[in-house]
Amino acid sequence: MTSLIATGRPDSRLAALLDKGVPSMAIQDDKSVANRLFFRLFQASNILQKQTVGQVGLSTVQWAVLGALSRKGYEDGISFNQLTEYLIVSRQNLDGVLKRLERDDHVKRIPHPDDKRARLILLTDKGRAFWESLQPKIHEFYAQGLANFTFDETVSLLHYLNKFQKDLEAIAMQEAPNAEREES
Amino acid sequence: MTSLIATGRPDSRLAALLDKGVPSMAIQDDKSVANRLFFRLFQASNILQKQTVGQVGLSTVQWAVLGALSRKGYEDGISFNQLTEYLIVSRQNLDGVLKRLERDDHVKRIPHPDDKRARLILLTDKGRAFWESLQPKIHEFYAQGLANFTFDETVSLLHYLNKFQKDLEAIAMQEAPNAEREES
DNA sequence: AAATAAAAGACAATGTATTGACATAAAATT
DNA sequence: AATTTTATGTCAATACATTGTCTTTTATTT
Repeated sequence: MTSLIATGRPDSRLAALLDKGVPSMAIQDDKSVANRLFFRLFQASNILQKQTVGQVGLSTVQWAVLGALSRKGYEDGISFNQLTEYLIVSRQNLDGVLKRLERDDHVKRIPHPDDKRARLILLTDKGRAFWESLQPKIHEFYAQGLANFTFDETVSLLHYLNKFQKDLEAIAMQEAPNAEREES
Repeated sequence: MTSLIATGRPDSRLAALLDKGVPSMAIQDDKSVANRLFFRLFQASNILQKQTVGQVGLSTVQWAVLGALSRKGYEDGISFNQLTEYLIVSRQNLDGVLKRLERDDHVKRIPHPDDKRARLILLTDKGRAFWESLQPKIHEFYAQGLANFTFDETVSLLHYLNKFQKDLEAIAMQEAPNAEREES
């Protein structure tokens, strides 16, 4: 019931699959390819988490937070809210991560000068030095993770991921419309 | 010190970047592209988590577990250990996830007939029915997430992710060799 | 056969991620 | 100006993920 083998698609697509090295037994239809793609992203993310901890010594969130704060132009901090949007993590999640980074004296939160509700997050001197000290490990990690990628292939993968992310992000927008009408 | 602008690379690579729609200001060197790729994977994974919960009503792990158990040929179960390897999650993590799925009566663990240490994991009838009932939502989710992808583009992204995962997985192998010599 | 080592998986502690709830401050409405 | 609504960040409860530890069983070595 759930496996439709033949869907009357032209052979060119099959040929493309075979060109890419996909085992012919695995080829069924669009749904199968989509399922494989989503599952592969799930697996790849799991490996990325494990290897980042193993090779760099940070969780992926911490790596992302420190990387975001160390960017040029953010020496005076970035607002908590902007940071959640940049990293695509919930406020509540970021709060916990920052708590632990503050405990280790790697980041600090200060009141926002223009908005008494808001906070600015920035690296401490210790945090900046720590981040700098990790750079060799991190670049070595990048290099190993892309060992068999040409420059052009890396750019292509990045391009597709950008595109995929945009599509994924757009989904939830559709069910917002009914948030407007409560009563007449 | 951390930003090397010119690296003497031929123009063809720059052209390739511009072809892909990468803003020219962002182009620096291989390290920058690698950093962007890893960060994009981090972001994409975060979005995938959120959207899976929102659209399907399951966490990504639960989606992956139920999907794995519902595969044809696994009606009689899969060993706990095989399942951790397939999903690329730790034994300890899977244990907790299975506990909650057992609590909801979606999966069960039974003793392995050939190995008294091991367990077989399988769907309950309720779990299988539940999974089947989710299929429309899931396929709709796949379709929306790949709304702007042609079939060939989807296959290309899948191909690159496969390749990237393989590179990432290979990293830790290098530091294993010293596990053999304790004493003479 | 006895001792040792290794594999399987369960438990505990901590970090990461989600939702729900709350207090405060800013913006919008009246 | 006073009220209502919205935005920002924090706290609490639960789920997910990692490392370390332990018990039981199997495999290996002697």
